[in-house]
Amino acid sequence: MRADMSLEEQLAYLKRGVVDLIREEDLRRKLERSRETRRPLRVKLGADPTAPDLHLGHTVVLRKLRHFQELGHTVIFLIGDFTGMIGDPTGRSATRPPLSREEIQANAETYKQQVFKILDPERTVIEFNSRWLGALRSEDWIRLTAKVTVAQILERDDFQKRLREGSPISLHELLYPVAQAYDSVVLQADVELGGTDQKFNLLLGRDLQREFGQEPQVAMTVPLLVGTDGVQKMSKSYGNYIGITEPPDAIYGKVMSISDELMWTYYEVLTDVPAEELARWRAEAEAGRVNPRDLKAQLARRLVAEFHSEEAARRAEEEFNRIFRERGLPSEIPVVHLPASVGDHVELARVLVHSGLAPSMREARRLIEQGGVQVEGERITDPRARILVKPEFVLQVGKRRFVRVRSRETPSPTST
RNA sequence: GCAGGGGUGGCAGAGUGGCCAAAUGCACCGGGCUGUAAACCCGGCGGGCUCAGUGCCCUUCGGAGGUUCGAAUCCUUCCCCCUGCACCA
Repeated sequence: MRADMSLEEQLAYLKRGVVDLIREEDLRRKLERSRETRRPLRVKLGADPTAPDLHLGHTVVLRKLRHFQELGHTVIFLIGDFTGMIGDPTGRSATRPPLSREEIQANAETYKQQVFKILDPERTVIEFNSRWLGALRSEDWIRLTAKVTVAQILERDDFQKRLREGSPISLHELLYPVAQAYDSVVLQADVELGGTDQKFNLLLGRDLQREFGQEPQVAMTVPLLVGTDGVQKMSKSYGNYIGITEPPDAIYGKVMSISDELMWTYYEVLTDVPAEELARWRAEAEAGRVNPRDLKAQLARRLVAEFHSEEAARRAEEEFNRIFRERGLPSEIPVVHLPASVGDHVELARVLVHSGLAPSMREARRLIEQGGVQVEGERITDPRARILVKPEFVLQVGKRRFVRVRSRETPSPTST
């Protein structure tokens, strides 16, 4: 816990890696008052109920929340089960069917499990906005929406853009920011966090709180993490994400595949390595005294350790080095059995399809032709090659996909 | 309701009678270079069969019919999407 920090130290600590802080003065005042009255601040984060699979991108904001907790404040983790029906307007979103109570419960459980890898459960309150939003009657909605003007809503970049290019905007989408802002009113939030894409919504929360005679919340945004592709924001739908529940090997490998440039960003927002330290490393790397690869390996190790364990991180590193540095075989290779009907020779392409290494014969032949296939470490390039059926042999496709093939007649000695 | 625009491969987006399994870009897959970096370069990217310097067949361009030797492209019809207009009683 860092309650011993001075006010300014606290402020600096909270500001690290933050993009927008509106307004810093407000935050200072709130921190000050909180200290005097010994009342923790209520720090809100809204979460989409439909995607409870957290990736590193989500952890950026979660880590910031933890910083607040370390200073003794309370986090309100709000599951937007009502607003989820609307979906934060992005243009391609449509109204989603409401989730059933069971689904919401299940998702909430998943959230807890994942979120508490970072957050302190003792200082976290979980809420669902259907509790109050679902209870609003039509009249209530009218009264609520009367407090916000169309001009205010249309300020939002996304709406501006769509208006300009003549894309559709559904009426209900306009309600999303209002509903989110109202959450802050109900929860009496002192601070609301979000990605930079949330800036507008967070600011509307301030306006609405004022309308309701409350002190406006502090809006704090953190950068959207760039995905492993180094271009787009990390997102499951772009397939450029690193999930925090992924196996150690996967996390380690994906981190190793990011560009050196991106590595610095990751260090900054995903670790607590001090800024000065980072600057030093960077200088060393640029001067050629340190291999960036080694720094990346350290980052990979840290991240695996955070979501799994030190031990898992160590093993992931060993495995990674074994396969890619020493060009060896992974320690565990999935086993596939050949049907008993095969003769003493089989078409290689067929084995690839059978073992799931290729989706179709055409694709399998393509892979072979392009030199992507190895049998027992030997590259085969004849697309119609037939191979001798040994009791057991290892197939490799590309750099990282392995399968151990066994023929039926010789059951695995280790199988039970 | 009226007027106009549109529905094409994972996405974006060409194509408007045969050369279209369908340009191009992105994504993705294999190879090269490496640090499994990134960037870059090369190849590929519906499926089955065949055989290799080839080729055959099947299923694809919102749905269903039709015209034609031949359709993503023309006609009919249906479905869906988008934009604009609507009022001064």
